[in-house]
Amino acid sequence: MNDSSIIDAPEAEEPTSLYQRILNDIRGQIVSGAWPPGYRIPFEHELTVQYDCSRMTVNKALSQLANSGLIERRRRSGSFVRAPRGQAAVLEITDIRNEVDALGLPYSYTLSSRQERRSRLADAQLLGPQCPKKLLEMTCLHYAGQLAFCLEQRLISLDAVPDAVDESFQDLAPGPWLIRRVPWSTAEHRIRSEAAKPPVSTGLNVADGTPCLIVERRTWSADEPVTFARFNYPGELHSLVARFKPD
Amino acid sequence: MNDSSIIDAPEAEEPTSLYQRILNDIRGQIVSGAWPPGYRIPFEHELTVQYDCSRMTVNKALSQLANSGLIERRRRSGSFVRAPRGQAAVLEITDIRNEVDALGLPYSYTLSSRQERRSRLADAQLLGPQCPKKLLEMTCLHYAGQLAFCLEQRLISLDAVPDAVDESFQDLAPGPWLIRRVPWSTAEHRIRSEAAKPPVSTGLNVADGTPCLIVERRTWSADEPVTFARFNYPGELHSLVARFKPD
DNA sequence: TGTGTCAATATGTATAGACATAAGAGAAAG
DNA sequence: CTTTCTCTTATGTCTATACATATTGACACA
Repeated sequence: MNDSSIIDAPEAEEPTSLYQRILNDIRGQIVSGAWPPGYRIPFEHELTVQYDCSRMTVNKALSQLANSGLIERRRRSGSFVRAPRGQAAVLEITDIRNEVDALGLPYSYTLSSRQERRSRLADAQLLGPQCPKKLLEMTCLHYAGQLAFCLEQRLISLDAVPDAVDESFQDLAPGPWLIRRVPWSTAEHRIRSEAAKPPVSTGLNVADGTPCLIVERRTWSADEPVTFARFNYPGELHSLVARFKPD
Repeated sequence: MNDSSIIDAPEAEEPTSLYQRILNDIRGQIVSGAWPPGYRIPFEHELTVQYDCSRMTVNKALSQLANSGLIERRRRSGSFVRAPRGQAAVLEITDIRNEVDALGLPYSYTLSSRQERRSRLADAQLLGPQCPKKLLEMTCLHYAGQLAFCLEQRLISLDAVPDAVDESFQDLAPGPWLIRRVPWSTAEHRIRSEAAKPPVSTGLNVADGTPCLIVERRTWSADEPVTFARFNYPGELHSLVARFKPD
C-alpha cells in the first residue's frame, strides 16, 4: 500500500517571452529566498529600464504574480513579497473509474439503494441552509476487480436536478452522470478518517472499526445546492495526492 | 464531531473593471452550461465590437481564462471551452498551531525524540531518489488542551538545511521553523487513513487500531529534497477542507 | 491524386501614450 | 499640535498600433 516510489522532484522550464522571463526571474528571487517576505520589488519603472521594455510588459508579469498571491501591490508604495503564504496545494479530483483504472484493475459499479423522498432536518446539516425540498438518496458501490473499492452515499437535489428522477443509475454512477449534465460553480471537500460502522462496514464487507478515508463533497451551482456525496474508502489502499504548484 | 454547521454557499462579487466584467461574463456562460465544452467563444474581434473596447482589453480577459484552464486558445481557429476539467480543489495547509487555535483550544508542543544520523535505504523511499546523506529525525507532539492532537514524524535534510543541527526544537516545532528559514518551491501531500500502531498509538495515547488521518508532506527547494513530514491525526476530530475556486 | 506554396486569419506579444485612483509626504490652516 | 489640503508618485486600466507566429484553406503544379 505504501507505494511511495512515485516521488520525483519537479523541473523548471525555459521562458519563451519577455514577460514570462521577467515573471520567472522575480519568482525565482522569491522562492529562492533572496527576496524575503516584505521585500520591496523594484518599481515597474526600474524594471522597464532593467529589461529595456515598456511598462505594460512589466505590468503583465507583476499582475500575474499579484493575483497568484506571491506578491502584494500597493499604490504609491510599490510591490512587496507576501508573507509566507498559507501553503496551498491543489487536489485533483477525478472520477472513481479513473482511480481504479490507474491501479490497473477492472472497474465495476453497482447501485445498492435508491430512494426519492422529501428532505429531512438531517439533510440540511449536509446540504446547507438552502436545503432543497425533494431529494434523491442513493448508495453505490465501486469495485476494483473483486475488491470493494469505495462506498458512495449520495444525495441529489431534485429541485436543482429534476431530470434525475428519470435516471435509474443502475449502470452509470451519479458522479459522471451529474458532471456532464449539471454545471457546477463551487465545490467543497472535507476529508477525514473514520472507523467503519454499519451500514458502511457491511456494504464494503470489512470488519467494524476498519479505518476508512472519508471524502465528503458538496457542490453548488449558482448558490443553489446540487449534490452531496460521501465516499468511503476502506483500509489503506487509497490515498489522495495534492501538489503545490506555484502560479 | 460532525460539525457540519459551517456550510455556506459562496457569493458572487461585482466586477470593477471592463476586462474583469468580460472575464466574469464569459466564465458565467461556461459554468452555467450555456457554453458547453467545445463551444467556440466569440473571436477577440467580435468581443471588441460587443464591449466597444480595444483588443488588448479582451485579450487580457481571455488570457486569464486560458491560463486558468477554463478555455483553450488555438491560433487561427479561435478560443474554445475546455472539456469538463478534472475538478481541482485547493487545499489550504496551515500550521498546526493555527488549526488548534481555530478550535478555540490552547496549543502546546513537545519534542519527543531528536536524532541526527546518516540516511538509510528506507529514507530514500520517503525523500526520493536524490536522498541526502545526513538527516535529522524527530518525533513531536502537538496538543490541543490536554488532548494529543497530532503526532508529527519529521525528517529534515541536513544537506539542504545544515543550520538545523544548531536548533533544539524543544520549544519551536519544525514546521514553523522551516517555513521562515527555508524557501520552498514545491510540496506534495499524500492523504490517507490508517489504523494506529505503536509507536504512533502509544505516542498519541490511543488504542491500537484507532483510525488516523495521515498527511504526508514532501518539500523540495530547487529540486533538492528539504523535508518529509508525516502528521498523524487520531480519531475523527480533525478534517481537512478543500475548496474549489474558479480561477 | 497527392503535394507544395501562398495568402488569409486569429492569436501572442510588445509599444508608447493616456487618464484614473490610492496613498503617502509635506505644506497650510485651524 | 492636529486637521486639512495639495502635490507627487506608483499602480490600475485602457487604447491604437505593430509585428510575429501558427494554422487553415485554396490554388497551382507535378
